Amino acid sequence: MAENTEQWLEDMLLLMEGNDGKKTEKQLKIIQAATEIFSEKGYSAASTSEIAQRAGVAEGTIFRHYKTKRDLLLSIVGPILAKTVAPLFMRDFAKVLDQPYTEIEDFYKTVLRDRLNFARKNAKILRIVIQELPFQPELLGQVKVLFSQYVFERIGRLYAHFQEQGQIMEAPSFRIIRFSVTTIVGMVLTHSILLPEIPIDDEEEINWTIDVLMHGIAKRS
Amino acid sequence: MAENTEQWLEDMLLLMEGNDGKKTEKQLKIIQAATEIFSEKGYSAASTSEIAQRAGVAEGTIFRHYKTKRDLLLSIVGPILAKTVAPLFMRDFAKVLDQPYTEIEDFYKTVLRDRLNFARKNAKILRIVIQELPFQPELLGQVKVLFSQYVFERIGRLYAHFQEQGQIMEAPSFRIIRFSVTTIVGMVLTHSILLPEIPIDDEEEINWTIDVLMHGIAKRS
Amino acid sequence: MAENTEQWLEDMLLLMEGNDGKKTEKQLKIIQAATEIFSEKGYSAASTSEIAQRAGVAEGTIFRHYKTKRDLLLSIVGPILAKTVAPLFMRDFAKVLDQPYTEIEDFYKTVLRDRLNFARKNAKILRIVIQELPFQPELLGQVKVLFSQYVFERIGRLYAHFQEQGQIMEAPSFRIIRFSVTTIVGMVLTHSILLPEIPIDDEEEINWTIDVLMHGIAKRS
Amino acid sequence: MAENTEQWLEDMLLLMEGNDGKKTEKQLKIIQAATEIFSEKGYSAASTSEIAQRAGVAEGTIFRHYKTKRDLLLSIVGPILAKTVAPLFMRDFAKVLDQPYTEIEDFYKTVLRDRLNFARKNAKILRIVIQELPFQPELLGQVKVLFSQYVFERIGRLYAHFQEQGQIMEAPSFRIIRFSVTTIVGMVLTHSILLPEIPIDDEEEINWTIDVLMHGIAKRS
DNA sequence: TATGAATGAGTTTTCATTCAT
DNA sequence: CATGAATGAAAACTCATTCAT
Repeated sequence: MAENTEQWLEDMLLLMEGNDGKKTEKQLKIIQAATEIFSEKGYSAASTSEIAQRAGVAEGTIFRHYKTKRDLLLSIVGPILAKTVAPLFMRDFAKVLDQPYTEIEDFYKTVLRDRLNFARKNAKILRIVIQELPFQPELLGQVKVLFSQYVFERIGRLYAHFQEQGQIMEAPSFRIIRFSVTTIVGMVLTHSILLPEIPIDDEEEINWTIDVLMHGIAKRS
Repeated sequence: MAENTEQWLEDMLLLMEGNDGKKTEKQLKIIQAATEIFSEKGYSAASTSEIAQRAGVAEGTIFRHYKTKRDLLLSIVGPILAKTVAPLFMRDFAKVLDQPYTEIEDFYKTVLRDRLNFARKNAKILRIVIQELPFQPELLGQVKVLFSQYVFERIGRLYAHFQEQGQIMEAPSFRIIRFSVTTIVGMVLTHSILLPEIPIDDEEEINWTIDVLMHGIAKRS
Repeated sequence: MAENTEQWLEDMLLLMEGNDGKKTEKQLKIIQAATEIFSEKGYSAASTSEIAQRAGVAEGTIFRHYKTKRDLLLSIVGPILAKTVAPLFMRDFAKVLDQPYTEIEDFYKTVLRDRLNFARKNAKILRIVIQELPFQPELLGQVKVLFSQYVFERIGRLYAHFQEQGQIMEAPSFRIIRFSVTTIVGMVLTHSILLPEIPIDDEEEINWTIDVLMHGIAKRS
Repeated sequence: MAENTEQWLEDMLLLMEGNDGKKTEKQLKIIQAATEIFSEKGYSAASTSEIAQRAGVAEGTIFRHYKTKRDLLLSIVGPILAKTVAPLFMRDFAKVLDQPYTEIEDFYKTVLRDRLNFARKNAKILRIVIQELPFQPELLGQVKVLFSQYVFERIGRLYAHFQEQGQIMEAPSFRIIRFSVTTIVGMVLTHSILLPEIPIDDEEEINWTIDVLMHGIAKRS
């Protein structure tokens, strides 16, 4: 199954990232300008001419590289989707299952730290994703499949494992997953997109968040 | 201060809801059609001609009632903002401060139940709000003020109260608020907008969520 | 011929002024508002809704009194055309022909004084006429006929008379008329519409203008 | 001061004419069509779609070259304003001050001839200018400044010069200027815009007009 | 490959006019 | 008579996309 997953990951990366390596300088400028403008005004309200202007290229140049405006959006949004989900399929992830309870905390702290940095580094693109996902049914479909099929399943097994060990409370795994994801996503979005200007001590905040999360779902004595 | 707050609430309701009662039949149809289409394709991608068509009125009729397309958006989104925040200013809210710890749980369950129903009833408008808020700086500003000035302050005082009583853990109130809001908002959005199709037993889910939330932030023995 | 002219004048007045007496208060307000707005922004750029607003009546009310926006224009512009030309047909005018040279000057001073006051009193309407005449072929036609047939002919006979008497220079009457009209119209427009803010001593200015005009076209010794 | 004036002229020409040389074929067609239609029905009543149609281009093409309909108007009207006033700043003009009285007549005949030809060649644009000037406050402001500051001052000095020499009558220079300008403008407009269909012998008409003008304002013996 | 002028369908908005109340 | 909501045709303007250079 590992191979299977890796294969899928490979495919996904290839498909979603597109020809990631062969980007000319102009293409990069276009992507950069489009990312900025899409995140500032939203996909629909952004005009290709403004993008061309900010990128310093002719309007026609955009359409030489991206057949349509929508293609341009996908070429920005696609890779991020892959990169967002990819870590969950890393081999290391699998190993966690065999670790004692305390290491779970460390693992989640690592994940949270990693996702927080990732979200900050890609704040603009994330905004685009959040804004446009609801209106791009295909993408949305992919994402839903991705999550329900892989993320949920994986985390589900993780929690089942710990429930068996009596380390976390008994509850339908869906609830626990929802709560955990909500907590982590809520923390990441708050400090990357909603209120990035609030200064925090990352380590402290991460530790506290995971600590509270773990206490919440801990086995009740 | 209660009067003061009530006054503010009154003002807000009057200002944001507009003349809510004097809506003609055509106006209602327009609002309804616009709400649907805005939530389906986003504000920018929605065309007034499509709205007119679905509302069964002439395009000119829209502009007789709403000077611009943006006015139409605001007349949909404005009232919801008021209604979203209003409950937090209800008199009952104040009383909670005097209650013993256990009643806090009940209160929060009530809030969560209420907000969940509200979100489900207004799912389409909520989607519009979430999508458009980032691109409507004025609205965003209002909302930020609203939250930082009223919501945060209120909840902050609430938690300070319980921290003094030794019922919840010591921590900067911002963190506790973030965690609580994240938990409640996450639960509401999950079951109203993200995955409304998943069937849940509301009472059970609410109870569980608040229970876990409370355990997470409880005073550590 | 006098009767003939008087008849024509009568007709013209009736036709152009419309039912001048039966104006309701609302009609007056409409005319007033329309006059202001037409003269401020031009006929085409003025909107009936703005007129209704400034007149303090409902939009529909305008169209109850004037079938179309154009009718409204004509009901403003028509009367002025009549009043502009009418004086030229007054009986007094005829008498001038029999007067000695010096009285001609007095007569022209009277005309100039009268037209100047008239233009000042009706500056707004005059502006409308000047602006719209070129685009209203029918009106323009009427006016051209009016002038070529009556004004020119009358003044032509006047000058012929004085040329015979050797009081003014020999020249095609068209030239003399053009020069005289140009001088008088130029003076009137300058001080009523173009530069009304410049303060002048009317009598002095009128005397000087006619004096110079007469010297210019006087019989060369 | 000559340099100063020349400088100003240079600036004015550059500013008002815009990049006159770099006009594509389509731009020329657009300008041509717009000029015709503006002069036929007035700026406000002219529609961009009709202009596009007559120019044989797509409507969008107009807006690629001129950001707004108003820009199109200004790009037609601006240059003419410059060209109308420019001649008055020519070096030759200055020399006239040193010439004997008779040459003044020649000079004015030259000016009148030149302006008459210019007006005929640009009759359509002139019509537009006359019609729209009152509704374009900025343009109107520029023109007023232009005239009061440059034209009036120049001609004023000219007449002061001849008054000192005892060649023309004593009178406030404003009056003499008003009369002269009125005479020349009246003659030009009559034969270029008002009644262009009337055939005249230009030289004869010009000579006669200047002759009469000069006699009118000559020193009274 | 890059350009940018040209396109035309589509957008938001205006407006003279009608008509039920 | 007066109103003002409703209309729909037309207005100014935008924009993704194409294509000759």
